Amino acid sequence: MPELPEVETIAAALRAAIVGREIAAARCFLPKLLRATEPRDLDDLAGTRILAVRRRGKVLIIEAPPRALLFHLKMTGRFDWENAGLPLAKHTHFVLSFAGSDGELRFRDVRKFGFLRCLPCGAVEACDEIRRLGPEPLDIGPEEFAARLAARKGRLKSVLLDQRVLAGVGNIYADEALHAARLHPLTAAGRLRPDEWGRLRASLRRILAAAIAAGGSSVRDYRSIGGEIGGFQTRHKVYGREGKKCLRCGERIRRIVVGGRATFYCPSCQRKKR
DNA sequence: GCCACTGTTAGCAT
DNA sequence: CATGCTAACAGTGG
Repeated sequence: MPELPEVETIAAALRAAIVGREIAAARCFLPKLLRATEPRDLDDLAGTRILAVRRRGKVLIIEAPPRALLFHLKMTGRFDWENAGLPLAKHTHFVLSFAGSDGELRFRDVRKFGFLRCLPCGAVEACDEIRRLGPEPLDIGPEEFAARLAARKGRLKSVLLDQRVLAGVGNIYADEALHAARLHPLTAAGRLRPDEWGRLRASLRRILAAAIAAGGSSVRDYRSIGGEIGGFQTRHKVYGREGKKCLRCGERIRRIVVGGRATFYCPSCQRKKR
């Protein structure tokens, strides 16, 4: 599932593959995938050159001035760099081909929850998908981190998953960060002490950075470009480890549901605050 | 075969 | 407003 480290990994791979190339054509086979974008808007991309590929939260941004392409992979979206002569894999919904290149970029999404949007480069920061995102967890300072999260009423797990509070944290890294910081997922966000906010921020940063360095976590569907799997799934301490021993204290990892999401934690290391 | 489960976000309900 | 629940969809595993 692409969260921040996975989207960052994909952005890096994409950067190497397409920056500097001139777009020959952009074709979409599933109009439902297009958000605030008319199929004919894609015609404007032909003849433009890829200037940059970047990430904001879990959103991937491809800049080809004067237009930009935004992608959200949701759970099962993925990219492949394929020879243009090969048949399209099942569930391929979008293709970007390039001038003077046998390779093309293909987007597929089994569950069709993902979306893409084509808009002017200058409108990216102000568009709905980007504007309502909170700060990047790797950029935010300690004071703002504590202030933003403490202002929330809900449970720590739900607060970490709220993209308006922090951008890019998903189910896996929320659980891993809470375990590293020894905080119970159901703890009310308003009840943490300053040192606990410090622990949580430090844990989250360390885990996200390590996951990026490892190329993300391939738990189920996530692959980087060309099917490459990540390496961080072998270092998960709680996610997906229900019933197994906590690697810190030996207690059995528990699975509960928080806000409709599977949540893994160690009942011994992560005590609930009243 | 059937059903529960998977994870993200929009949209609706509370 | 804030917080919580669920539909959107398709495939996998029990």
